[in-house]
Amino acid sequence: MEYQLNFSVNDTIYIRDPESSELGRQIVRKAIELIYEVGYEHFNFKKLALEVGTTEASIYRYFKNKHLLLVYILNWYWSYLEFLVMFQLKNISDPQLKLKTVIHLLTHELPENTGKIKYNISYLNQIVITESSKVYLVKEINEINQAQVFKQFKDLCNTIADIILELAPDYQYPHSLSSTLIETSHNQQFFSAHLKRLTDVKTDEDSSTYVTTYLEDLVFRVLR
Amino acid sequence: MEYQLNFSVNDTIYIRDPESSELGRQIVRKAIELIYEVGYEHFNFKKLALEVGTTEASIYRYFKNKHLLLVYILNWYWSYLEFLVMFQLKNISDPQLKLKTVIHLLTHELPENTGKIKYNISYLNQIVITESSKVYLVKEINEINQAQVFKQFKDLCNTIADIILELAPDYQYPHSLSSTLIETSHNQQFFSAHLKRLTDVKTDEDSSTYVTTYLEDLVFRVLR
DNA sequence: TTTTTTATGATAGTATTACTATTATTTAAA
DNA sequence: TTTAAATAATAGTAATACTATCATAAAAAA
Repeated sequence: MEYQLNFSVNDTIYIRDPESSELGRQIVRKAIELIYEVGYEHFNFKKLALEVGTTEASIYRYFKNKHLLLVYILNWYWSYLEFLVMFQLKNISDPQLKLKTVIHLLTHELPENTGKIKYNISYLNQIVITESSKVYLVKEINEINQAQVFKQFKDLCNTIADIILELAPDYQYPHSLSSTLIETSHNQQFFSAHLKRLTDVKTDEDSSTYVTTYLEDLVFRVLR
Repeated sequence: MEYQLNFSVNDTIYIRDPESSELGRQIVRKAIELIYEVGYEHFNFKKLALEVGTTEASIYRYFKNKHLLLVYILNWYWSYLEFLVMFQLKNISDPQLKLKTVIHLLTHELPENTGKIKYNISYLNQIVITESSKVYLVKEINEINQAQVFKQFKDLCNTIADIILELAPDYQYPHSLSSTLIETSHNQQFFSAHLKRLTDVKTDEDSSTYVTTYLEDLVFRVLR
């Protein structure tokens, strides 16, 4: 039995489904490399076309703009992360262990469970840390939210909120704690790598390990 | 006795000190209005010049680019916030009450203590919530950090970390908890206004009040 | 197999953005 | 009252974010 790794991404996000052609897949794959290398602000379709060996016009046939391409990439990531959460949790009954597993996934590079992962997970991880908030911190938030662009993220948030409630059925803020965990996992990873003084990471300490222990400590203090 | 409300902002941030002329002050004042209205991405020096009644070239004599103008605005905000924290805390000895005061400041529009505040505090507040992470989530983070661009933010983070340690001297992550509080205050305010399902805010509940109670609950569970 | 559709490539072009440079004019300081 | 500094006015460049057109290649339908 094989796991379905074509995590569906809402159609309002793309013009032509990039999964439907080799060019489409190359666009997404190279976009991940390029955004990782130059950052979202310096990333554009001209550079991407050069990398892919196609033209700007062809890329515009798949995505309306670079913002929606980033949304597409992040949604793929959130889908895959939720798949991994579901997969790793299915034989765990202890909600405390469930939460630890989730925190580990949130703070480490995602494992490539099968040979089927098309994208560079390590790059994706950095993109999620550095660029993910840029998809929602925009003036057009209400319009793009209506287009169900954040479904994957909300689904993941709900999944984690359910685990929180399993552990602490009376806790009043399961969704806020869940979204706080996700967002804090990103900004603490970013801070402990680039702005160490905003954290308590030791000079030689590994960033992922630090954030894992901080978040575990936080969550279990909150829910004890 | 008067309070010094010219919070100093590092010189590497501007070319000419905007506080040194009426044009400079207008540039900052109108920039705040414009960023509030159109959002950082749609904000540019051409539109700003039109609002101020000057030319693009003149604005470029004050700020190298819009990113550094945003940095300037945010640093003013962080300085003012730290001033308010210090001011409101000076007669409080109970660390628990101190922390509550800080959380209230983080989650509400800042008060205009004196008639001296030059900028629209309500707009500034929204800018901080929506745009502040964009100043550090950039590829150039390490270079701009060396230019001490984040001093004000780090100072505030340290101040809050000290209060955390007063309340819980053995807590291992005072700086991380402090930066988590600041960042979470922004994203939970944003989420409870625009992506409610990522929080547990009630339909008719006030966003600021909700985030205050959530963060107080969180912090005192962590530090009890 | 031929026709038709669809996808891509090649090329060009426009509007906007993010600047830089130059010169004239106004304002303030010496 | 001369000189210096700040600003306005104008122009221009390179890059970005697209849109449009047409030719060609590949795939699907007839």
